[in-house]
Amino acid sequence: MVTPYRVKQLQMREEAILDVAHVLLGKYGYDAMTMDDVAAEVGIAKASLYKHFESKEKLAAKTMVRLFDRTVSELAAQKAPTAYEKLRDMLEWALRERLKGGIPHLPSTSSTLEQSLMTDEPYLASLFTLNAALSQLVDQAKGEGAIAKELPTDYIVTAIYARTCDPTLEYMQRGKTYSDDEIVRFMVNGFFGGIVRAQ
Amino acid sequence: MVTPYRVKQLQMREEAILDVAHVLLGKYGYDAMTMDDVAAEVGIAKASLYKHFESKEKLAAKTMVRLFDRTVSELAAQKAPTAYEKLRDMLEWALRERLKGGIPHLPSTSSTLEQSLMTDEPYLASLFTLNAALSQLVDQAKGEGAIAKELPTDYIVTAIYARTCDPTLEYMQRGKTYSDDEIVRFMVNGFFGGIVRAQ
DNA sequence: GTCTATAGTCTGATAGAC
DNA sequence: GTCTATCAGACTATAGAC
Repeated sequence: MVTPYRVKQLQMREEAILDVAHVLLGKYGYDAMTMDDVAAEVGIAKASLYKHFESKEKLAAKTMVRLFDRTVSELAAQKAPTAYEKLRDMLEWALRERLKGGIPHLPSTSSTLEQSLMTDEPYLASLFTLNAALSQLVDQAKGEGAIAKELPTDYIVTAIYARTCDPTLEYMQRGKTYSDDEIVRFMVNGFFGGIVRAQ
Repeated sequence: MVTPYRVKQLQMREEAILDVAHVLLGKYGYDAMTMDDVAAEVGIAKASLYKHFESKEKLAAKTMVRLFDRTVSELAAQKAPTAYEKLRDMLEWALRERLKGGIPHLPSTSSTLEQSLMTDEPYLASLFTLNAALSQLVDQAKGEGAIAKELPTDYIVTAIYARTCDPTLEYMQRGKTYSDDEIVRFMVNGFFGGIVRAQ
């Protein structure tokens, strides 16, 4: 018989580590985040950190996997009637997560991380699942006549990911001129409707 | 009488350093670019590098200043009749520069760099000039009725900058599925017209 | 060549589960 | 009381600014 207490403790600690990594990656980015930071913030020794994740890269990869899995769940939970509205709601959700300090969906801030992710199986699998779900929604929205067929689906999917690491978000937030709601509105409307004419 | 030869040599070397920094910053980003890389690529000793630029941050700042100044010149040279078309042409130019390996207009890939730039006077001055020119064009385009008045000018200006560091560009380019012309078209049309309906 | 930062390792002490 | 996980922190190795 196993001791579920120990196991549960370990799981909780792993969650805590991932929570901290999520915040710190969002705040500082991969390169500027140190493993000492993470350990200190969680309140554990660095050696314990390495009991859970064999490297900084694996920790970041796992954090991304959790984000992708959450995003897939979020997509599945969408109640909007059309694919177009689901996409809008999904982007709005992602932007609000980002405003709260979450990590972007693309590891665009670090080419070193990006390279190591490209060989991380769980990461690729999770990304693939999310990609499939998003591509399907975009194609559906095209079928509804809501989205321009001239733009390829893979371009649109990539562009949606890219919105979550769009520095416009931080610049607007830093400016303190606009509320979070306004920022999200500008970005969602700007992305779907463009900047030409009235919305 | 001064010795113009020596001076000219120095200026040429400084230009060469900035050219190399421009390419390497575009290729690897600030954090991943090393001063050893730069010195090696220019073909000079690292110590010589520090004769021209007292720090990596100053080198990056000067590279950005040169980019901003070039962008202002590019704006001034625009022949298009309307402000709206000038903005489109300017974005297209910036994206093509980026595709050729140039640096983005926002230092969004490195928060450490960003912080040091915020205290760099020449950088701020150059940025301010470019900002003023772009803001004026955007307001003009709003006056022409070409751009949605619902979106604040500072949001649009920031969003234009952000297009030049949009990772969508690299992802599309890496995919090899589309030509540079197609990628630029997707991004310019996507930005101005949005992704809704036909272009 | 020097110095700092940081990923990753190792050790001896300690606390708590059983 | 024993044992195992965890702790604090010293330590190594390396990279890179200067």
